[in-house]
Amino acid sequence: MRILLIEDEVKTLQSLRQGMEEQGWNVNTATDGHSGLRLALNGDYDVIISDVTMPGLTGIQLLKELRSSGVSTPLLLLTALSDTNDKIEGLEAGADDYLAKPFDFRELLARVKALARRPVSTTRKESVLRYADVEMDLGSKMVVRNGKVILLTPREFALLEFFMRSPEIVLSKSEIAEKVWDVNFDTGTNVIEVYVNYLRNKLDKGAEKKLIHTLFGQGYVLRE
Amino acid sequence: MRILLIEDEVKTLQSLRQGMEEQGWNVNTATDGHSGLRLALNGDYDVIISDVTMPGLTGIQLLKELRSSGVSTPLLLLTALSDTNDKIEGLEAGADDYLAKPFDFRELLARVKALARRPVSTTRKESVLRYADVEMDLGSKMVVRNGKVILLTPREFALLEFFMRSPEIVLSKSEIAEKVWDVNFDTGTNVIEVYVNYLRNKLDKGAEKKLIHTLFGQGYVLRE
DNA sequence: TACTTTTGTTTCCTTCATGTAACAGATCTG
DNA sequence: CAGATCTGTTACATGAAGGAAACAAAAGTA
Repeated sequence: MRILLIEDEVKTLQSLRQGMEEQGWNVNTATDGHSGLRLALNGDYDVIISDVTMPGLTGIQLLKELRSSGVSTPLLLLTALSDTNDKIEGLEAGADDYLAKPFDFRELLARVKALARRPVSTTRKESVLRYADVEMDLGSKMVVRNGKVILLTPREFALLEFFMRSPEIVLSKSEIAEKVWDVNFDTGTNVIEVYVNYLRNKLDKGAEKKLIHTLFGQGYVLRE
Repeated sequence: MRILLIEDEVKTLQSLRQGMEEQGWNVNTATDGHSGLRLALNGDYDVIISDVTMPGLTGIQLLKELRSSGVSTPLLLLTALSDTNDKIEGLEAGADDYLAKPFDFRELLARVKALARRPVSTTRKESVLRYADVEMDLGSKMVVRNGKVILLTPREFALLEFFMRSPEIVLSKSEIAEKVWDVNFDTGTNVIEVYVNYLRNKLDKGAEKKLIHTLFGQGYVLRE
């Protein structure tokens, strides 16, 4: 579990960090809003815990910044008991949860766990590519053409994905080599031809319309 | 907005009802757990607000009953300030929020609004996961398939939980390592294979339909 | 402490994906 | 058309990935 903890009061910060590390969690910290925001934007956290009142950038501003940057990591706000207005504002800004100080540490743990438990499907963006009568589900790795399920190996899948993301565009072999094989194309191999062949066998064989076409000397296209 | 308010102390009940009706909300009430549960099961509410300590059926028991009946209406628990244990138990049983008495009425309004606003997927902090003929109770750590109780070790349970939260999505080993083992996948181990094997022995062995499938080179899926 | 359960490693074996090579066939150029 | 180049197809070696079992270590319990 990766946690980002943003809290300006160093003593509190340290004790929270320690407690969470004893849980085996991986904790990053920041002591002001700006550096917290920077970490939150770059890091890949399961949960962000942030104080509301901080110098520079409040927890609520930070939250708004994050959401408008498209980061949807669950965020738990820590507020001083008296700040009812803060709580209200925080919830309305889209905080996932908050906790009033002083709080019981076990309670913090329980809430963080609850936030982290949210399903992958809601955090992962919907991912189905479609072209012609081909459907490609990036989550379940399923490819369906004409009602039939087609099983692809990882490499075949990556190759088809590249085609599906650029349909009707001619893809040169060096582009394919770079995107799918992650290498600079060296002429000493014919892997691409071989894998295009594999794909054709699984995707186009027996179909009335071929989808993968060769452009001699130029590359391949996915096109009806 | 349709609200169900369950609270045994009549004075509190009346003042809360009045305040919410002034907001233009439609409020139903119950003064004990059993009648509250009956209303909750039948009515179609946006938010349920329930006291924890009540004669007959406590708020937490009510919550568990509701969730195991498949009702996922957001529920806000009202607890006495001191009952930290209640809070934790409540959250783990799938409460969506709680508020310690005495509270500021404006805060209650804000929280109720926040709950009503949440997308369905995030309010379902359900304590029972279901997929195919498998039922997984996160509270009692019980797994039932096809009427048979399956006992899992903590690690096996965590692994299955991860699968159950993302059914029909291919989970790579690095994702599994991160969520279930909380480590960055180092290739020097095959714990994941081993535990998948354990799970299969307990879950799929002797079942006519296997649920855990291997996608060679890609990961595992929970799928019928 | 001794015992049990849970967890993780090691080892061996099997299966499958990958890339190479060889060759056949297609396409282009002059 | 002829030669050169590019592409398609197949077979195969290799090694990576996965499965199963036994073993060792760690944690929990009486």
